[in-house]
Amino acid sequence: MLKLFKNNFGSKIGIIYYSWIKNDPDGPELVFLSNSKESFDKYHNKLRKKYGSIELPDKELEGIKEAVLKYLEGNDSIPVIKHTFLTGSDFDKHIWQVTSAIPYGCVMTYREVAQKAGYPNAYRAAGTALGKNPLMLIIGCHRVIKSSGKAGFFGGGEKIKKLLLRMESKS
DNA sequence: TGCATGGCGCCGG
DNA sequence: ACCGGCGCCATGC
Repeated sequence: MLKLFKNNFGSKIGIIYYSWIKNDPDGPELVFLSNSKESFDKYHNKLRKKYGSIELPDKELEGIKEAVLKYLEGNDSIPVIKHTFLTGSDFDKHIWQVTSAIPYGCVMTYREVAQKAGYPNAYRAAGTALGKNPLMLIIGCHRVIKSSGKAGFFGGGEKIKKLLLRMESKS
């Protein structure tokens, strides 16, 4: 049995749904965040399978709403928020880590991300791994684009990806 | 355990 | 600008 907490709040890119875990004595850690209710449900169903069952009562994680809303105002990256990965292979985590290191306002291609993670030919798999990114905005997969210069897919919607890139490039 | 399938890509024709 | 083949890793059966 895994015990998490969940909550949500409105933003200009839709309702943001998130969950977190209270990992004493290390303190609270963010587990999932997305503007898609569908991905939220999918993810927690996966956890349900993996852990047998989960508890998911409503409870706010202090500071997260402010951090995300401030980011969406522009001019500022989201401060590092403590998080933990309850899903994902080692490969996935490598890709997520490289992606989370892309600075505000910068972009990398899927190929570059794969390269930097140590898998120079796994650009296709890198895309798949980013598709499973549990922490939208915090792991900036919107900053990963195709070599052709096109935005590529985005779990939160391709329009949102473009909006975020535009917003970041203006500061 | 092993094989088939699929996914937010890349390149060449 | 579009398409098919390729390639890699993870997942499911």
